Amino acid sequence: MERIVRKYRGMGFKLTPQRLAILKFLEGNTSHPTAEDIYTEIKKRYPTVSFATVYNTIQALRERGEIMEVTIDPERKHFDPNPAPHHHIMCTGCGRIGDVFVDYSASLKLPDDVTMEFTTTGNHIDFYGLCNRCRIKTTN
Amino acid sequence: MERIVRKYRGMGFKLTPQRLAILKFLEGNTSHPTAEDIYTEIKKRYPTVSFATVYNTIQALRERGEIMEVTIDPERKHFDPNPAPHHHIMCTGCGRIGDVFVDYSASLKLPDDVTMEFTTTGNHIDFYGLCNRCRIKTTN
DNA sequence: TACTACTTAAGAATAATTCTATTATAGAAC
DNA sequence: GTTCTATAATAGAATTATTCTTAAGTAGTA
Repeated sequence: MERIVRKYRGMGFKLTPQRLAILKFLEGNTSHPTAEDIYTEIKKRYPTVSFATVYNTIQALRERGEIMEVTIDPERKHFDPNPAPHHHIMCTGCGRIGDVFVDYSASLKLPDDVTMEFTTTGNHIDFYGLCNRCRIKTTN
Repeated sequence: MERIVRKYRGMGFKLTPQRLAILKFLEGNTSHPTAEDIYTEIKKRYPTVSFATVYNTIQALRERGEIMEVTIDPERKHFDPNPAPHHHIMCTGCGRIGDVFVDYSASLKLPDDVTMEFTTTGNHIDFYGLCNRCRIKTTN
C-alpha cells in the first residue's frame, strides 16, 4: 500500500481516494476485470464514484504502461494489471480468463510474404478452451 | 457467382439481392472489413440497405461458419470470409490487417499450471507491427 | 401462382465508452 | 497550516457499435 503510494506519486500520478481504491483492487489481481467490474467494486466503498472516473483512471494507467487491455473476449474489454508481456486463455463456457506466462516468440517465425510486407514488433496469443468446472458440466 | 448461389441455396440460406451483394463483396476479400465497410459498399448498389441487414447477414454467416470475427483491433470488429484457421497481423500505424497462414499449434505447449485448469480447444495469434508504407513514413 | 416462413428497412433500444462543464481537491509553494 | 493551481471527480449528455422491434416485402417451395 505504502509501496503503491510511493510508486505512483513518484511518477507524478495524482492519488485520490478513488484512484487508490482502483489501484488497490487491481494490485495483483489476476481476474481480468472489465471496466464495469472495477466500477462495481469501487462503488462499494465510494458510492458516488462515476464510470468516467474508472475510465479516466484506466486510461491514465494505460498511458503509463501500468495496465494492459485484453481483447480475448469479443463482448467487452478486460484489463490486466500485469504489464509483463504474456498470453491469455479463455474458457468458452464461462468466460473466465487465465494467464499464460510463456514467451513463444522464438517459435513464431512468419512466412516471407508477411515479412516482406510487415515488420513485426510484438505478438499476443489467445488460447480458447474449457476450464475444469465447465468441462465437467458439459460432460454430464 | 453461380457457385455462390448454388452453395448457399444448398445450405438453406435464403438469397436476397442484398445478401448476394454482401456475399459477392466478401468472396475472396482479404481486407478484413468492418460491418461499416460492408454497409458502405453495399449501399453503393442498394442505397436503401440498412445496417440491420448487414448485421443480420453477418450473424447468419457466422452461425454457418462461413465468416470469422477478427478481434485484433480493439476499436471495432472486423470480419474475415476465410473460415480456415489462421492468424492475423495488424499495422499499428494504419490499422491494416494481414493474414498469416501458418499453424503454430505444435509449438504452443502450455505450462502445467494452465493445462491443469484448462483443456485447450484452439488458439489465435495476433501479430503487431508496421507495414512497409508506415515504416517509411515513421523513419522519415 | 399462391403461400409461408424468412428477410428487409427504419428507427428505437441497448451497451460500452467518451466527452463536457462544473465543482472539488491533491500536492506544491509559501 | 493556508493558499493556489493544475488536475481529478462527478453528472449527465453524446457517441459509437450493435441489437431489437415491428411492419411490410419477397424468396423459394408447393
